[in-house]
Amino acid sequence: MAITIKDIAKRANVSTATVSRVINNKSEGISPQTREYIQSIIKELNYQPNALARGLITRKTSTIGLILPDITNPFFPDLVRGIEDAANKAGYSVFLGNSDDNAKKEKKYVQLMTEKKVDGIIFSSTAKYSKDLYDELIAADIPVVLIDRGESGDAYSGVYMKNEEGAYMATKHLLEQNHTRIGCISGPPSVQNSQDRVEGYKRALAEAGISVQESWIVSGGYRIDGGYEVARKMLADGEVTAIFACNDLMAIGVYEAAQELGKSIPRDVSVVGFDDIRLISTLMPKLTTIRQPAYQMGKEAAKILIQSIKKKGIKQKVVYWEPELMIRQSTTKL
Amino acid sequence: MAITIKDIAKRANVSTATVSRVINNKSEGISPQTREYIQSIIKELNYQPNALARGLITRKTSTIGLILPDITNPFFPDLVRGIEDAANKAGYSVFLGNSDDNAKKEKKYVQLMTEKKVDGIIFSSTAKYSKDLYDELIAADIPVVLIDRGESGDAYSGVYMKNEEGAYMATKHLLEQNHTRIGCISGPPSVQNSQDRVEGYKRALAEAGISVQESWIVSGGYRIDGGYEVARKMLADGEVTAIFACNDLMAIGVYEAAQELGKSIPRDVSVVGFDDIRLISTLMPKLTTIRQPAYQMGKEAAKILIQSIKKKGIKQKVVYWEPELMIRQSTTKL
DNA sequence: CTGAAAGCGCTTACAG
DNA sequence: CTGAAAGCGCTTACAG
Repeated sequence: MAITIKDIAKRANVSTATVSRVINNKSEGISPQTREYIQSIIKELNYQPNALARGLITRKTSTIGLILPDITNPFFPDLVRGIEDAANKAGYSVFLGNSDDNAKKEKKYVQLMTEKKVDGIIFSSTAKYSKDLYDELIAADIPVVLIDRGESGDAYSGVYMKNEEGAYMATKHLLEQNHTRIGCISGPPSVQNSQDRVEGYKRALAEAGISVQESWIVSGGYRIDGGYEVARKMLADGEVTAIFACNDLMAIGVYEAAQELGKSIPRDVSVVGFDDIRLISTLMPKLTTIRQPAYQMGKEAAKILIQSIKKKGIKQKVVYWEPELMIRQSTTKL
Repeated sequence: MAITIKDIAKRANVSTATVSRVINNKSEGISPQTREYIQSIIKELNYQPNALARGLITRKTSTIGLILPDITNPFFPDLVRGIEDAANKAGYSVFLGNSDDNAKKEKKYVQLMTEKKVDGIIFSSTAKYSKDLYDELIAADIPVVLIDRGESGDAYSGVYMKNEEGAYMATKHLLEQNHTRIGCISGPPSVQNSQDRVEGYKRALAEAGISVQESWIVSGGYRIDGGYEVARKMLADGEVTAIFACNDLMAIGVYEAAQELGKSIPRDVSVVGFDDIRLISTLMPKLTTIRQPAYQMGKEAAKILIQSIKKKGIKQKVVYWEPELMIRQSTTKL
């Protein structure tokens, strides 16, 4: 058996209450001698408090949950790292759950984490029905912060990218290079951030007085092969001189399609991506893209969550991150 | 307040013991009617057991810890996903910790997880001193399984790649293409799997009757820029016609150096990597590499851990995974 | 400055 | 088949 507070108390000839006080640095009302004495025997016996017992009584576990679609999507590792670093620094542990944007899995994780009494949850979900989960959590007094994907508006705390703005910048960059026939490979139609990116694309075109061709906006599902499929058609048609891919993964697909069709980037097609994920630097020519500071966003989300855990009843906080256009080699003047 | 087993008991006019029994599907010794009745009111009140209280008494939390160097290293997300999937399927949650291969952080995570009473830990560490942590854990009756990196031999359960074998295959492939002057960019000298890979490289050369030049073995620290630095020198010297990079990240660095020096892959240099990480497919020409099935390895590690959690006292189990040579476009006959 | 006691929400022998 | 009671390892008023 592990050694407990009772063992310490017995050994030190004090009550468990006193031991508990020194462990928690409570009320100065404790003589320096006993404090030191108890501390010495805590060290001697290498005592480690049982977090379950403590959590049961304090109703705080210093644990947070993180539910995201898929850690394997290269956008997420940096996000997770940011969350983990900030959480750990503040003394919190994090539970990880991959939902695959699947309602059942999300629900299961929420339940699991709730039973394990997490102090709060960071949620990245695209699903419409997830709203019920957020509400449930909040009703149970478990703070939630949404990240990257989620409900627009400020009903919930959240950390997002200015997706519309980023897409606008990407498209405008293309327009400034004299492109007018610009394809847009969007993400899954149901995903909010994809819709926002499409909006930004449209706004840039509209501003430039170019009428939007709905046939130039096609979903590639945020996946490499989706981007590839869509790009193959767009490029074969030759309708378009530039492509804005709503994420980098799909931009990779565009590169593959271009290579297959013997088209050169940027000479034959200019392409802009979105995310600036790690290892995108291996693409040649280097991809011009919209940078999303995943690590920072994760860090911020964790901070907000921990704040609202500590000061109960804090009202929600929403942060929108500024996109940044990283001009590299995949675009050129027409 | 959340609703408790007491509330259920009161409402159902039974004792908490009975409620507990139906929750845990215990001893058939319970009448179908009461069981059903209690279940109905559990559902009605949407009762969720408190895992802290349960864990406190059962000494099982259905939680495992995962400590790895850095989720941001592209080798790990798949590993994590494999672990998470297997764990979740078996009803376990996972705590994530990034150690940066740093002794203090590792120790901190072990302590945190121990206090939170994880049932077991999956550990990926390169550090020599981590051995003490494993022993501590095992002494505290917390099963450990090492993954990818760790103590060689079978003192601990572990899931590893046959690193020596993989490197041997990579090098042999190069030899079969008539290369004899083959550079080796190794990982950090202290990392076991890097040492093993270097051994495999040496064995292949020895077998081919080629004397090993120690000056051709240089560490790139498993990082892109490290691979780049080393490759720049190797390629500038022109001493070498092929490079075996001990991981894909460093192979990326080789590509960058080659491009900068105006050398063509594979015409001027052949290169083989190790890992077959995601997105390596974006490298052009496509990288020939040794495939490491990260997802499967993670899954296996979780299964082994859960097994040893369930059947206490099971003796350790060590699994070595077979490497696979993925021949693509970065190597050619001399 | 310190202790006795109650209680957090469960499970599990032990009775009956 | 079911209940009373003890106990897991802590913390926290309440006394003194």
